[in-house]
Amino acid sequence: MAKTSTEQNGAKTLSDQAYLKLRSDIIHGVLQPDEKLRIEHLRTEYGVGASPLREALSRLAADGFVTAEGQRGFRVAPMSEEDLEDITRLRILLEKQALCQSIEHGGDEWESQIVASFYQLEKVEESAERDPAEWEMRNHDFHEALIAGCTSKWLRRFYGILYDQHKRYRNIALSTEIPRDLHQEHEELRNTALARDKKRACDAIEHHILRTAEITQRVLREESLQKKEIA
Amino acid sequence: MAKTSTEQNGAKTLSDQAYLKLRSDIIHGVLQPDEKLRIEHLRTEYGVGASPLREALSRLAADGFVTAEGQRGFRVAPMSEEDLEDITRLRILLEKQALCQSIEHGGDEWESQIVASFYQLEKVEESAERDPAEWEMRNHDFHEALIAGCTSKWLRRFYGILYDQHKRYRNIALSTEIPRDLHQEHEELRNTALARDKKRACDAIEHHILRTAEITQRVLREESLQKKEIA
DNA sequence: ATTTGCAAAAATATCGATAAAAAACTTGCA
DNA sequence: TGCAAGTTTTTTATCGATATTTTTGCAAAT
Repeated sequence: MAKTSTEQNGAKTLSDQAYLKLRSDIIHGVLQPDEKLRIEHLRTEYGVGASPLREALSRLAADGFVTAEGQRGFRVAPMSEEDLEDITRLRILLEKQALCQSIEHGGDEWESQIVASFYQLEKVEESAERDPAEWEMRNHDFHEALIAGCTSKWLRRFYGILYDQHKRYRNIALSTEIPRDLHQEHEELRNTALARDKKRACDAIEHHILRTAEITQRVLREESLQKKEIA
Repeated sequence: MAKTSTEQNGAKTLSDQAYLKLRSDIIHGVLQPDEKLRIEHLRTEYGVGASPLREALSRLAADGFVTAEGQRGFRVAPMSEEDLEDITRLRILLEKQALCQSIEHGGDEWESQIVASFYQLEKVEESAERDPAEWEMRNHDFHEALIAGCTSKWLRRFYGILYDQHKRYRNIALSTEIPRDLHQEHEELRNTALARDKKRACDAIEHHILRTAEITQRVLREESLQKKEIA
C-alpha cells in the first residue's frame, strides 16, 4: 500500500524528512551558499519543530553541507573555486579506487546494471526534452552502477558525500544545459569497465570528472565576475 | 581567564560537550560495540537533556561511530575484522595522498613540527612508564604534523574520521601495551618525509599502518575466539 | 563622524512534558 | 505446551515554553 505523502521516501521520522529536504534544497540552490539558517524561520517553512530541525542540521554539518558555530546557529556551507577543485581531486581519487575494486569483484549482476543504466542515461541524453532533473537521476544511477561492485563501505560513504557535493556545484552552475559531449565519455566509461580494463577505465573516469568540473568552474567564474561588476 | 570545568575544551554548547564525551567513550571502549544507547539512560549518565543528546548522536551517526534506525533509537557502531580492514585500506590511500601533498607544499614550519612532534613521541616511547594515553596523544600529533602541509580540507576531514575509527580498534585491542618496534617505523617516516622522498615515505606509511592494523587484528581475533569458547 | 555603552529585540540552545511507536508481558485458547 | 491477541510498560520522537546568548538599535560622548 502507498505511504502517506509525507513519508513516501525512506524517511521514518520528521528529522529524516527535514534532513532530506534541506539537503536537496542546498544541493539545488534553493538555499543559497552562506545563507543564514534561522531555526524559527525554517520551522514555518518546513513545518516541523525545532528539535528535528536541529538534528537534521547537525547531520548536514557533519557531512559538510552546512556550517555550525556554537551559539551562532547554522548557515549553508559556502562555495568557492578552491572547494570545487578540492572536491574534484578527491572524488577522482576515490571513484578511481572504487571503480578498480568493482572491476575486480563485479559479477554478472554488476555488468548488467552498467549496461541497463547506461542505456537509460543514453535515452535521456538523446531525447528531445533533455530534462536536467531526469538526467541527474540517470547520471547518478550510471555512476552508482559502475562502482556497485566496490566492497568498501567507507569508500562508498565518502564517495557518496563527494558526489553530492559535486552535484551542488553542477546544479548551481549548469542548472539548465546538459553538455552534449558528455555522452561519448560515458560510453568510453561503460566500454572500458565491461572490458575490465582498469587502466583505461581510470583514465576515462578522471577525464570525465575533470571535464565536468572544468565546465562548472567556468560558469562559476563568470557568475562571480558578474556579481563583482554589480557591486 | 580559565573557563568553567564543563567547557575547558572548545565545546561552547552542551551538544558539543555531549558529542565529544560520547565520541571519546566510544573510541575508548567505555561504550561497547553494538551497545544500545537509550536516551533516558544517557540523560542521567551525562547530565544533559534529550535534545543535545540527540543532536550529538545524530552527528556521531553521520561520521559512523553510532548507527541510527528510525523509531528504534541509536546504538554504538559494531566492530568487525572486515570493518577494520576496510578502514585500514582507505586510511592508507588517504594518508599517502595527504603525505604526498604535504611533501610538495610543506615549508619550514611543517618540517619543524615533524621534528618536534617526533622528538616528543620518541620521549614517550623510550620512557619507563610508557603511558598509553600519553602515547596516543603524541602519536596523533606526529601523524598530524606529517600531513599538516596538505591543503585539501576534504582529505583532512575524511582522514580525521578514519584515524579516529582506527584508534577505536587500537584502543580496544591493545589498551595497555605499546609495541616496541613501532619506533623505528616512525623514524623512517620522519626521515623520508624530511628528505622529501615521496615514494619511500608512502611505502613507510603504508607499511606502518598495515603493521599496526595486523597487531590489532590478531588481538581482535583472539578476543572473539575467547567469547565463542565461553558461549 | 566614529566610537562606546546600554537597553531592546531576536535568535539560539536547552528543558520538561507529551504523543506515538516498539518491546515486553500477560492472558485466553487450541 | 505453543502461540496468538490484547494490554501494559518502556522508549523514542516531537512539541511548546524558557533561559541564555548574540545581535541590533539608539543615544551620549570623544
